[in-house]
Amino acid sequence: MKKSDISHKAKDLLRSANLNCTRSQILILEKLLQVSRPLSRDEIIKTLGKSSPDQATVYRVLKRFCEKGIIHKAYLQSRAWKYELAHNCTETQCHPHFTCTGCGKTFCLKNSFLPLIKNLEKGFVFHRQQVRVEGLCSMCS
Amino acid sequence: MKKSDISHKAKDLLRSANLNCTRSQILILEKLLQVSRPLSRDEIIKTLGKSSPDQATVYRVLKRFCEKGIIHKAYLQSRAWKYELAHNCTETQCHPHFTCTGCGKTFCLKNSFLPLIKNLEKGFVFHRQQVRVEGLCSMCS
DNA sequence: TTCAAAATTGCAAGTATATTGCAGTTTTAA
DNA sequence: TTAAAACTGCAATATACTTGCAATTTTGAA
Repeated sequence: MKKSDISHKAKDLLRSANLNCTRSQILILEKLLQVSRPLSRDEIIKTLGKSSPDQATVYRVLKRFCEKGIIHKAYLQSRAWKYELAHNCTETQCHPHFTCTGCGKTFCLKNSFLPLIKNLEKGFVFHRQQVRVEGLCSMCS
Repeated sequence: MKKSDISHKAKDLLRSANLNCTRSQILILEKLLQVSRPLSRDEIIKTLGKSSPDQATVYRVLKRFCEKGIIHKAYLQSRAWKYELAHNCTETQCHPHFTCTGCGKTFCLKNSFLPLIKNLEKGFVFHRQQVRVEGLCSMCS
Protein backbone atom coordinates (compact mmCIF):
# COMPACT_ATOMS: atom_id res chain seq x y z
CA MET A 1 0.00 0.00 0.00
CA LYS A 2 1.25 3.47 -0.86
CA LYS A 3 2.21 5.84 1.91
CA SER A 4 -0.52 8.32 1.00
CA ASP A 5 -3.09 5.52 0.98
CA ILE A 6 -2.05 4.46 4.45
CA SER A 7 -2.26 8.00 5.68
CA HIS A 8 -5.68 8.39 4.16
CA LYS A 9 -6.90 5.10 5.58
CA ALA A 10 -5.64 5.97 9.03
CA LYS A 11 -7.57 9.19 9.07
CA ASP A 12 -10.70 7.49 7.79
CA LEU A 13 -10.45 4.88 10.52
CA LEU A 14 -10.02 7.53 13.17
CA ARG A 15 -12.98 9.54 11.95
CA SER A 16 -15.23 6.51 11.71
CA ALA A 17 -14.32 5.70 15.30
CA ASN A 18 -15.10 9.22 16.46
CA LEU A 19 -11.52 9.93 17.35
CA ASN A 20 -9.61 13.08 16.56
CA CYS A 21 -6.94 13.10 13.90
CA THR A 22 -4.07 14.03 16.16
CA ARG A 23 -0.42 13.62 15.31
CA SER A 24 0.07 10.76 17.79
CA GLN A 25 -3.00 8.82 16.83
CA ILE A 26 -2.25 9.12 13.13
CA LEU A 27 1.38 8.07 13.58
CA ILE A 28 0.51 5.01 15.63
CA LEU A 29 -2.33 3.89 13.40
CA GLU A 30 -0.24 4.39 10.27
CA LYS A 31 2.49 2.26 11.76
CA LEU A 32 0.07 -0.56 12.54
CA LEU A 33 -1.41 -0.36 9.05
CA GLN A 34 2.03 -0.30 7.49
CA VAL A 35 3.56 -3.32 9.19
CA SER A 36 0.32 -5.34 9.42
CA ARG A 37 1.53 -7.49 12.26
CA PRO A 38 1.17 -7.17 16.03
CA LEU A 39 3.36 -4.56 17.70
CA SER A 40 4.16 -3.77 21.32
CA ARG A 41 4.42 -0.33 22.85
CA ASP A 42 8.17 -0.74 22.71
CA GLU A 43 8.25 -1.64 19.03
CA ILE A 44 5.98 1.24 18.14
CA ILE A 45 8.16 3.74 19.97
CA LYS A 46 11.40 2.36 18.56
CA THR A 47 10.27 2.19 14.96
CA LEU A 48 8.79 5.68 15.15
CA GLY A 49 12.13 6.94 16.36
CA LYS A 50 12.56 10.54 17.42
CA SER A 51 9.10 11.51 16.29
CA SER A 52 7.45 8.98 18.59
CA PRO A 53 4.95 10.18 21.16
CA ASP A 54 5.60 9.67 24.84
CA GLN A 55 5.08 6.16 26.15
CA ALA A 56 2.14 7.23 28.28
CA THR A 57 0.52 8.60 25.16
CA VAL A 58 1.21 5.43 23.25
CA TYR A 59 -0.48 3.38 25.95
CA ARG A 60 -3.42 5.74 26.12
CA VAL A 61 -3.84 5.72 22.36
CA LEU A 62 -3.67 1.94 22.22
CA LYS A 63 -6.23 1.68 24.98
CA ARG A 64 -8.48 4.12 23.18
CA PHE A 65 -8.15 2.17 19.94
CA CYS A 66 -9.03 -1.04 21.77
CA GLU A 67 -12.13 0.50 23.30
CA LYS A 68 -13.26 1.68 19.88
CA GLY A 69 -12.59 -1.74 18.39
CA ILE A 70 -10.00 -0.56 15.86
CA ILE A 71 -7.32 -2.81 17.34
CA HIS A 72 -7.08 -5.45 20.02
CA LYS A 73 -4.54 -7.18 22.21
CA ALA A 74 -3.24 -10.06 20.14
CA TYR A 75 -0.98 -11.92 22.53
CA LEU A 76 1.60 -11.53 25.25
CA GLN A 77 5.30 -11.61 24.44
CA SER A 78 7.60 -11.71 27.47
CA ARG A 79 5.19 -9.82 29.69
CA ALA A 80 4.27 -7.20 27.08
CA TRP A 81 1.10 -7.05 25.02
CA LYS A 82 1.22 -6.98 21.26
CA TYR A 83 -1.53 -5.02 19.56
CA GLU A 84 -2.90 -5.59 16.08
CA LEU A 85 -5.55 -4.20 13.79
CA ALA A 86 -8.89 -5.84 14.24
CA HIS A 87 -9.93 -5.67 10.62
CA ASN A 88 -9.03 -9.29 9.85
CA CYS A 89 -11.35 -10.67 12.49
CA THR A 90 -14.95 -11.68 12.41
CA GLU A 91 -17.35 -10.73 15.16
CA THR A 92 -16.87 -14.08 16.84
CA GLN A 93 -13.21 -14.86 16.42
CA CYS A 94 -9.86 -13.52 15.37
CA HIS A 95 -7.30 -15.57 13.47
CA PRO A 96 -5.29 -17.93 15.71
CA HIS A 97 -1.79 -17.05 16.85
CA PHE A 98 1.02 -19.55 16.62
CA THR A 99 3.90 -19.35 19.06
CA CYS A 100 7.07 -21.28 18.28
CA THR A 101 8.52 -22.90 21.38
CA GLY A 102 11.87 -22.98 19.64
CA CYS A 103 12.58 -19.37 18.78
CA GLY A 104 9.77 -17.74 20.74
CA LYS A 105 8.36 -15.90 17.74
CA THR A 106 4.64 -15.64 17.24
CA PHE A 107 2.89 -15.82 13.89
CA CYS A 108 -0.62 -14.91 12.78
CA LEU A 109 -2.42 -17.82 11.16
CA LYS A 110 -4.57 -15.83 8.81
CA ASN A 111 -6.04 -18.79 6.97
CA SER A 112 -7.13 -21.00 9.84
CA PHE A 113 -10.33 -20.83 11.80
CA LEU A 114 -11.75 -23.34 14.22
CA PRO A 115 -15.45 -24.05 14.52
CA LEU A 116 -17.06 -22.15 17.35
CA ILE A 117 -17.28 -23.80 20.74
CA LYS A 118 -20.44 -25.75 21.54
CA ASN A 119 -22.06 -27.05 24.71
CA LEU A 120 -21.48 -23.93 26.74
CA GLU A 121 -22.72 -24.42 30.25
CA LYS A 122 -26.24 -23.28 31.02
CA GLY A 123 -26.75 -19.54 31.15
CA PHE A 124 -23.39 -18.73 29.58
CA VAL A 125 -23.60 -16.48 26.55
CA PHE A 126 -20.98 -16.86 23.87
CA HIS A 127 -19.47 -13.69 22.50
CA ARG A 128 -16.16 -14.52 20.88
CA GLN A 129 -13.31 -17.00 21.03
CA GLN A 130 -9.58 -16.87 20.57
CA VAL A 131 -7.20 -19.71 19.75
CA ARG A 132 -3.52 -19.91 20.54
CA VAL A 133 -1.34 -22.63 19.09
CA GLU A 134 2.06 -23.78 20.26
CA GLY A 135 4.54 -25.73 18.21
CA LEU A 136 7.57 -25.30 15.99
CA CYS A 137 7.80 -22.85 13.12
CA SER A 138 9.29 -23.76 9.76
CA MET A 139 12.70 -22.45 10.79
CA CYS A 140 12.86 -24.46 14.01
CA SER A 141 11.27 -27.74 12.94
CA MET B 1 -10.90 -35.25 48.92
CA LYS B 2 -9.67 -35.74 52.46
CA LYS B 3 -6.83 -33.62 53.77
CA SER B 4 -4.56 -36.60 54.19
CA ASP B 5 -5.33 -37.72 50.66
CA ILE B 6 -4.38 -34.32 49.30
CA SER B 7 -1.19 -34.34 51.28
CA HIS B 8 -0.36 -37.79 50.00
CA LYS B 9 -1.17 -36.89 46.44
CA ALA B 10 0.96 -33.77 46.60
CA LYS B 11 3.96 -35.73 47.72
CA ASP B 12 3.41 -38.36 45.06
CA LEU B 13 3.22 -35.67 42.39
CA LEU B 14 6.41 -34.06 43.61
CA ARG B 15 8.29 -37.32 43.67
CA SER B 16 7.11 -38.35 40.24
CA ALA B 17 8.35 -34.99 38.94
CA ASN B 18 11.74 -35.47 40.58
CA LEU B 19 11.17 -32.59 42.96
CA ASN B 20 11.97 -32.58 46.63
CA CYS B 21 9.21 -32.71 49.22
CA THR B 22 9.96 -29.38 50.84
CA ARG B 23 7.60 -27.46 53.07
CA SER B 24 6.98 -24.76 50.46
CA GLN B 25 6.43 -27.06 47.54
CA ILE B 26 4.06 -29.26 49.50
CA LEU B 27 2.06 -26.31 50.79
CA ILE B 28 1.65 -24.76 47.36
CA LEU B 29 0.78 -28.00 45.62
CA GLU B 30 -1.69 -28.97 48.33
CA LYS B 31 -3.40 -25.62 47.95
CA LEU B 32 -3.76 -26.06 44.19
CA LEU B 33 -5.08 -29.59 44.66
CA GLN B 34 -7.48 -28.45 47.33
CA VAL B 35 -9.15 -25.56 45.50
CA SER B 36 -8.90 -27.12 42.02
CA ARG B 37 -9.15 -23.83 40.24
CA PRO B 38 -6.52 -21.43 38.92
CA LEU B 39 -4.73 -19.33 41.53
CA SER B 40 -2.38 -16.38 41.32
CA ARG B 41 0.73 -15.85 43.41
CA ASP B 42 -1.27 -13.36 45.43
CA GLU B 43 -4.13 -15.74 46.13
CA ILE B 44 -1.74 -18.50 47.11
CA ILE B 45 0.08 -16.29 49.58
CA LYS B 46 -3.10 -14.84 51.04
CA THR B 47 -4.89 -18.13 51.50
CA LEU B 48 -1.81 -19.72 53.02
CA GLY B 49 -1.68 -16.89 55.51
CA LYS B 50 1.14 -16.65 57.98
CA SER B 51 2.61 -19.96 56.96
CA SER B 52 3.05 -18.87 53.37
CA PRO B 53 6.51 -18.98 51.83
CA ASP B 54 8.12 -15.80 50.57
CA GLN B 55 6.78 -14.46 47.28
CA ALA B 56 10.06 -15.12 45.52
CA THR B 57 9.79 -18.72 46.60
CA VAL B 58 6.21 -18.95 45.42
CA TYR B 59 7.22 -17.70 42.00
CA ARG B 60 10.16 -20.02 41.83
CA VAL B 61 8.07 -23.00 42.88
CA LEU B 62 5.38 -22.15 40.33
CA LYS B 63 8.00 -21.83 37.63
CA ARG B 64 9.52 -25.15 38.63
CA PHE B 65 6.11 -26.82 38.57
CA CYS B 66 5.47 -25.40 35.10
CA GLU B 67 8.77 -26.69 33.80
CA LYS B 68 8.00 -30.14 35.14
CA GLY B 69 4.53 -30.05 33.64
CA ILE B 70 2.67 -30.40 36.93
CA ILE B 71 0.88 -27.07 36.44
CA HIS B 72 0.65 -24.43 33.76
CA LYS B 73 -0.29 -20.81 33.31
CA ALA B 74 -4.03 -20.84 32.73
CA TYR B 75 -4.78 -17.22 31.95
CA LEU B 76 -4.01 -13.65 32.86
CA GLN B 77 -6.22 -11.75 35.27
CA SER B 78 -5.48 -8.05 35.52
CA ARG B 79 -1.82 -8.47 34.69
CA ALA B 80 -1.26 -11.48 36.97
CA TRP B 81 -0.98 -15.08 35.87
CA LYS B 82 -3.26 -17.71 37.27
CA TYR B 83 -1.77 -21.17 37.61
CA GLU B 84 -3.66 -24.45 37.58
CA LEU B 85 -2.96 -28.14 37.77
CA ALA B 86 -2.30 -29.68 34.40
CA HIS B 87 -3.90 -33.01 35.17
CA ASN B 88 -7.16 -32.22 33.38
CA CYS B 89 -5.46 -31.57 30.08
CA THR B 90 -4.58 -33.80 27.21
CA GLU B 91 -1.22 -33.61 25.49
CA THR B 92 -2.64 -31.41 22.80
CA GLN B 93 -5.04 -29.12 24.59
CA CYS B 94 -6.27 -27.93 27.92
CA HIS B 95 -9.91 -27.14 28.67
CA PRO B 96 -11.01 -23.72 27.40
CA HIS B 97 -11.27 -20.76 29.74
CA PHE B 98 -14.31 -18.53 29.71
CA THR B 99 -13.97 -14.91 30.74
CA CYS B 100 -17.12 -12.95 31.53
CA THR B 101 -16.95 -9.43 30.16
CA GLY B 102 -19.56 -8.42 32.72
CA CYS B 103 -18.00 -9.33 36.04
CA GLY B 104 -14.48 -10.13 34.83
CA LYS B 105 -14.44 -13.59 36.36
CA THR B 106 -12.92 -16.49 34.49
CA PHE B 107 -14.30 -20.02 34.47
CA CYS B 108 -12.81 -23.34 33.41
CA LEU B 109 -14.94 -25.09 30.80
CA LYS B 110 -14.07 -28.63 31.76
CA ASN B 111 -16.49 -30.30 29.38
CA SER B 112 -15.75 -28.52 26.14
CA PHE B 113 -13.05 -29.29 23.66
CA LEU B 114 -12.64 -28.00 20.17
CA PRO B 115 -11.31 -30.09 17.32
CA LEU B 116 -7.62 -29.50 16.71
CA ILE B 117 -6.59 -26.87 14.21
CA LYS B 118 -6.02 -27.98 10.62
CA ASN B 119 -4.26 -26.50 7.60
CA LEU B 120 -1.20 -25.31 9.47
CA GLU B 121 1.14 -23.51 7.16
CA LYS B 122 3.89 -25.55 5.56
CA GLY B 123 6.70 -26.54 7.89
CA PHE B 124 4.81 -25.64 11.04
CA VAL B 125 4.58 -28.43 13.59
CA PHE B 126 1.55 -28.54 15.85
CA HIS B 127 2.17 -29.15 19.51
CA ARG B 128 -0.81 -27.94 21.48
CA GLN B 129 -3.64 -25.43 21.37
CA GLN B 130 -5.48 -23.32 23.87
CA VAL B 131 -8.91 -21.73 23.55
CA ARG B 132 -10.18 -18.68 25.35
CA VAL B 133 -13.83 -17.68 25.21
CA GLU B 134 -15.38 -14.35 26.04
CA GLY B 135 -19.01 -13.74 26.84
CA LEU B 136 -21.39 -13.42 29.75
CA CYS B 137 -21.61 -15.83 32.65
CA SER B 138 -24.89 -17.06 34.07
CA MET B 139 -24.90 -14.33 36.71
CA CYS B 140 -24.38 -11.50 34.24
CA SER B 141 -26.52 -12.65 31.31
C1' DT C 1 -11.10 33.33 10.76
C1' DT C 2 -11.73 33.20 15.75
C1' DC C 3 -12.37 31.08 19.97
C1' DA C 4 -13.76 28.25 23.77
C1' DA C 5 -14.76 23.57 25.09
C1' DA C 6 -13.23 19.05 24.71
C1' DA C 7 -9.82 15.91 23.61
C1' DT C 8 -5.24 14.75 23.75
C1' DT C 9 -0.36 14.99 25.21
C1' DG C 10 4.24 15.12 27.88
C1' DC C 11 6.54 14.68 31.95
C1' DA C 12 7.35 12.74 36.23
C1' DA C 13 6.00 9.96 39.79
C1' DG C 14 3.74 5.87 41.16
C1' DT C 15 1.94 0.81 41.05
C1' DA C 16 2.21 -3.96 40.59
C1' DT C 17 4.01 -8.21 38.92
C1' DA C 18 7.78 -10.72 38.48
C1' DT C 19 12.97 -11.65 38.71
C1' DT C 20 17.63 -12.04 40.62
C1' DG C 21 21.89 -12.35 43.71
C1' DC C 22 23.46 -14.31 47.48
C1' DA C 23 24.06 -16.27 51.85
C1' DG C 24 22.01 -19.55 54.61
C1' DT C 25 18.93 -23.65 55.31
C1' DT C 26 16.71 -27.99 54.19
C1' DT C 27 16.39 -32.26 51.71
C1' DT C 28 18.12 -36.29 49.71
C1' DA C 29 20.71 -40.27 48.98
C1' DA C 30 24.82 -42.75 49.64
C1' DT D 1 26.19 -39.26 59.32
C1' DT D 2 27.39 -36.21 55.90
C1' DA D 3 28.29 -33.75 51.75
C1' DA D 4 26.21 -32.36 47.48
C1' DA D 5 22.21 -30.65 45.51
C1' DA D 6 18.02 -28.44 45.93
C1' DC D 7 15.57 -25.03 47.91
C1' DT D 8 14.43 -20.63 50.59
C1' DG D 9 14.23 -15.74 52.52
C1' DC D 10 15.44 -11.18 52.18
C1' DA D 11 16.38 -7.19 49.80
C1' DA D 12 17.24 -5.08 45.70
C1' DT D 13 16.06 -4.72 40.95
C1' DA D 14 13.69 -4.89 36.38
C1' DT D 15 10.05 -3.78 33.54
C1' DA D 16 5.27 -2.99 31.92
C1' DC D 17 1.92 -0.21 32.62
C1' DT D 18 -0.90 3.69 34.97
C1' DT D 19 -2.01 8.18 36.78
C1' DG D 20 -2.08 13.28 38.12
C1' DC D 21 -1.74 17.49 36.34
C1' DA D 22 -0.64 21.36 33.68
C1' DA D 23 -0.04 22.58 28.97
C1' DT D 24 -1.09 21.92 24.16
C1' DT D 25 -3.78 20.60 20.17
C1' DT D 26 -8.02 19.65 17.79
C1' DT D 27 -12.64 20.46 16.64
C1' DG D 28 -16.85 22.63 15.55
C1' DA D 29 -19.68 26.50 16.00
C1' DA D 30 -20.04 31.46 15.69
